[in-house]
Amino acid sequence: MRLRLFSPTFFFLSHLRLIRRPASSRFYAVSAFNPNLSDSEQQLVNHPNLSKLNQASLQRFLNSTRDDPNLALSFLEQLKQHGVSPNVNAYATLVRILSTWGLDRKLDSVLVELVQNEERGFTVMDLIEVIKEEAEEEVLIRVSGALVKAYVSLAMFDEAIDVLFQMKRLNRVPSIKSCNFLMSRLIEFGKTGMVVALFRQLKQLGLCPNEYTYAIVVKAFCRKGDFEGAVKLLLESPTVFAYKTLIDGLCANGQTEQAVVLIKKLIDEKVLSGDDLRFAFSMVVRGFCNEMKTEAAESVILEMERNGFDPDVFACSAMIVRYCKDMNLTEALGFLDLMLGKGLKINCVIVSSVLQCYCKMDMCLEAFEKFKEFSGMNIFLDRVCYNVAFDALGKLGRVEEAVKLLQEMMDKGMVPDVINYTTLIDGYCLQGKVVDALDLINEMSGNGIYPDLITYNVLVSGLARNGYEKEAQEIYKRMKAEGLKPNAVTHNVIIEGLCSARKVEEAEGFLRSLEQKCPDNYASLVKGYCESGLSKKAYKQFVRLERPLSKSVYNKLFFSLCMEGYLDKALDVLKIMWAYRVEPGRSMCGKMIGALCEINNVREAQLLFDTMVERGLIPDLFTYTIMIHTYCRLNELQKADDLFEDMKQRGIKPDVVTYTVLLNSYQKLDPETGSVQGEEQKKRVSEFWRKFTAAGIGLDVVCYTVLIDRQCKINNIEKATKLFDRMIESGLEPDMVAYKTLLSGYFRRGYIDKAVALVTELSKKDILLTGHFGDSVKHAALKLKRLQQNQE
DNA sequence: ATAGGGTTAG
Repeated sequence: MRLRLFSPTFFFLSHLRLIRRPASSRFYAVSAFNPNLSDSEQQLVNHPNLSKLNQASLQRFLNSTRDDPNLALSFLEQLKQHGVSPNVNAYATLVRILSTWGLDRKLDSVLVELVQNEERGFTVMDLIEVIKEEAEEEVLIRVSGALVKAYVSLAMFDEAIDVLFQMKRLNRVPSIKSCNFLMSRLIEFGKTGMVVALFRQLKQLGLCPNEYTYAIVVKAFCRKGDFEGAVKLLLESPTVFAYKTLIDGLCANGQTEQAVVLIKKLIDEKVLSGDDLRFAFSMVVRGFCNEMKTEAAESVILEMERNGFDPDVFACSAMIVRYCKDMNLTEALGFLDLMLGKGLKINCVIVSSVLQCYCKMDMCLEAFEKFKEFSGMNIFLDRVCYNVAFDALGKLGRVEEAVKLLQEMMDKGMVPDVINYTTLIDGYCLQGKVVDALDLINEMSGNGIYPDLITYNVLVSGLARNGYEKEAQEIYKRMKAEGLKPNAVTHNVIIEGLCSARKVEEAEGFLRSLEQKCPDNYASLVKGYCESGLSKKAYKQFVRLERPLSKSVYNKLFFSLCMEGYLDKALDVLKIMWAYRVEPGRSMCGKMIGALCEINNVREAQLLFDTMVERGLIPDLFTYTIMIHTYCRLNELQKADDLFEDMKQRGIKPDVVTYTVLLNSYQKLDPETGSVQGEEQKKRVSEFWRKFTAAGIGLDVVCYTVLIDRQCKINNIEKATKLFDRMIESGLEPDMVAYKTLLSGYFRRGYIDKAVALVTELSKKDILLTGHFGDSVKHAALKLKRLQQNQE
């Protein structure tokens, strides 16, 4: 093949080479014409058998490519493909070419490969030596820096540090940039001690740390928790940059309070202002948020505003994420509005946090609605946001829509990950559509995304819960075959799942078959027994369990026992919890008190109530009201009164129910005579009524009914009628009890025409006269007829 | 600069 030097193609190529090209990925065929080679060499290069190329020719060829780094690279590539290991000189030439062309990224990758290749037949230092002898000073510095970088990116820190010292041996000063890079990565790997040690040796190396160096080392000190060291170092070179790093370090290491003190000082000294100050404030907000000091974070926001800064995206994001984690949706949404009002950009992290908050608060429908709202707001929603939407839809039993949403997500160019698939699989399982769940497993694998431990846990749980025992076992085997190690969750979900599918024996068998059992598995069996309505059996097993136990076991067992009517055992569970210092929580005690009250065991209820108070667990409004109600029912008015005062003193505001319960018992008639009690009672009733109205609580139907009943009983039918009308005027819809109360008042006192009117009114209403309600009205109408007939 | 998603946790 002869060279046609002036052929149009060649001209074009050589012309191109005059232009400094950025590193491109374009592959250059080695067979490109090269004017610097002899014919035989050119042929050698073109010939597939590159191994015949001797080092001298190779070197000559490489030298000839100095104007075309891409050609040099692809030549090297082809050599390697043909099993030829270029020697140190070849590498030196290549590296020099790349370096002078400023192709740093390519240089980096060549060196990474070189460092990884153990068959290279020369040391990395040999390469440095050759470059030192043959290349410009600048190239040497550049290459050594790149070498440090290469080692660092492979986490070979000792080797990287060695390069630095070798440079010193060669009387060269390595670039500060590569040192900074090395130290940054050391921090990422948690090797903060090495950073500090290295920094101390920098001067020995003849290096002059720049402000980045200081910042990095300050960061290292912070990571170590050595804030004193950080401050000491910072004072050597107190730049704003370093201060910002220190503030960041303090905030990221649980020392936000200290950061605040520092910031105040820096404001006074006029070191921090403008954007730097805003940055510092945002850091502090985030710090407090991470430390779960929400109020402190709020006050920093106010402080920011006092300093003339509107809270920015970072501060707002941190607040929203915090509030979402606290499940304080109101405040989270408040900040969201604030951001929207100020035109700050809402990002997908905020969106996913808010959506997730809705889900966690059992408001999946709202979560999905919000998702759609955000979708229409020109905010980029990533797969995390989509995932929360999948989850919400799945929990709403609308997994098909979730799958459609997955398609929408993919249409937008997003690639679903294992979590997306797992969420959808869970959605299918929740609806018992295990076949679809299994299909999805295949589909994801087909897309190169493989189920992980959690995916299998979800699947195996779904299979077990839906009674597919064999299939669950099969998947269990399959995951093990795929090298995934089932964990306690895997076993627990199978045990609990099988139980809730009423396959209790299978669950017991599975537990028995496990080689490695843990106490947790037995706890799951207890929960499983509860699930299948065997709370007595659960209790028996529970007593034998090792402690401590997770709260969920107590919870489940307790509520099952309550539901199945084993109150004594439920109470035992509660007492055991206390004995093991597991906080039963307000709702649990409340439930127990409610259950005891229901069977009129107010003594035991009171004991529990007192224990709650003793343990600092203040009973809620409901519990107080239940207790008061019970005392009223049992005619222990003094006790009811005492509790009423007690709750008010604790700042728990009685509601309309509490007042009604008490009012009802205050105005009770004399149980002996069935008539109105004395003046004293009248006084007490009106006194109580005064308190009631003073509390500014709106009356409800039940309360009106109680009042109407009272008026009927004391023969004040006019007032009863007025109350009834007022109830309707105030927008309340009387229920069956209200009608019945007034009607029976009319009957008893012989107000037949009023009764007729009321029944007529009632019949005009489009209320279906069925069930209890209908019966009683029909009963009233019949009675009415009879009465009218009698009168005639 | 930064934060967020999937299995038991009722």
